[in-house]
Amino acid sequence: MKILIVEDSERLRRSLSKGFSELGYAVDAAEDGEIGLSYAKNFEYDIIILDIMLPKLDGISVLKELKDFRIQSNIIILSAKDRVKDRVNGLNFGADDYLCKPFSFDELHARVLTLIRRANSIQSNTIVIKNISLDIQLKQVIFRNKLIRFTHMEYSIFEKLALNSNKVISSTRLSESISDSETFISNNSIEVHISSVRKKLKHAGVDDVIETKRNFGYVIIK
Amino acid sequence: MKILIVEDSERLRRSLSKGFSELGYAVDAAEDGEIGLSYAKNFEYDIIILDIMLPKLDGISVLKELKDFRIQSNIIILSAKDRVKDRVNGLNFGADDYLCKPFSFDELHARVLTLIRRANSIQSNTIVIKNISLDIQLKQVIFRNKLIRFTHMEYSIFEKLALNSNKVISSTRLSESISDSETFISNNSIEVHISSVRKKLKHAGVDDVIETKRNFGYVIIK
DNA sequence: GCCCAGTCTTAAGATTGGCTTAAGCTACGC
DNA sequence: GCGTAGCTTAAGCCAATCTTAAGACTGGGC
Repeated sequence: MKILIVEDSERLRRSLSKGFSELGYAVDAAEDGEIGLSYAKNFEYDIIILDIMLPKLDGISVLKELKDFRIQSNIIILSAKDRVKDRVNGLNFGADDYLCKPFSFDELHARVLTLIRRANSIQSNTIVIKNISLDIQLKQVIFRNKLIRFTHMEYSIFEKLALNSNKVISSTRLSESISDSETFISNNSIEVHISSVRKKLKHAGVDDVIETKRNFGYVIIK
Repeated sequence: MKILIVEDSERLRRSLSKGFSELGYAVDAAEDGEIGLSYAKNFEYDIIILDIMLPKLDGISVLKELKDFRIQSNIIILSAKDRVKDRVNGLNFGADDYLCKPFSFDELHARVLTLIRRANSIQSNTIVIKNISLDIQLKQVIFRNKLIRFTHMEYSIFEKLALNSNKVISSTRLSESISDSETFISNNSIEVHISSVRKKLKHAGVDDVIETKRNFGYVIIK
């Protein structure tokens, strides 16, 4: 699950990055509108958190461009408390949610989760695939009442495939979706993680969950 | 399903080629207008993605020639954002769709799918032939709620025949439509794949889907 | 600072699966 | 019946993928 934070206040940017990283999200952060826009265009984010007041290119302009570009990501607008106009603007231009500063991290996280649920058409924070249940909030995978201890990367890979069941995801897309844009993850590395996920699933008692589509990628058939 | 990409930027050309290949399309790519034109004239593409700004022979000229030549392929024009004139020109000269750079891959893919649906006169991404349903987006074949596991070549052959039901397709055309122009696939090889497709269909419970027209090719009678 | 545990990456060798080839078989059309 | 086109099976090849293990890295605890 990948988030882009576009926010000029270094303090806030850092604290949001840290917060979401610790929760297990892959996070990129940009300090102005231009950089933010180029990130958004070149990578795929589940959520974009976009401040309105930004140097170089303001939030509303970024939002417009993103919409022209038909970006898939859900967008949450941040703005100073009293600027009602921003709110109206933001939502008019296609933002998916809106939050006034100051806000609590938990509040933001709750909204992020809501949007993620909506984007993936799921009702609760838990999805079930082949009797394996996966909690996208707790980032936990449970099978037959037993927790499967995935590492962070293993979990992220499994989550991506689970949320996109029946769709083949290439190693490249997998690695992009689980890492920030600074980090390069080799195909080989993905293979090793996949191998490890399979081993843990098998050990827990489920086999043949993740299928390999030679030359294309991996898929979980629901 | 076969796509020709005519685009001079190596970066974009590569990334589009890779993207569509990973989705299971047969892809050819050309770096200038002349090469693009000669590919387009010598092979049969479902979709041609054509940049406007090209060395040697610009996109609009290529487009005109293709139309003079009465190419069947659907053509998507790519152009820099502000050049409204291009758009008008492109559509006037018979392009089927138009996309401004920069664009997201998903957006392009969506348009490709739309054109493919239109070209084959189908309403959704799923077509049904003799109770077998075929999803051209997911590249999956389902019969009686069960997924039939075709390899990539098997799927491509079946898809080609299904989209051209009641039309006899020769082995040669089959092999051309499932491979890029670098790759040669022998008749014998096609026969083996056909055999395998039939076997899998039979195993799933449908018989006599693909008929052989001796000396001419194969056909699925709807 | 240093160690330890847990995690991630790299690399090498083993394995697999898909594609092609080839050979023998079938059956169609004359 | 004969000849040829097409079918089927099996073997072999090769690249993609898997597995394992070793080494690098990281963060926490002392």
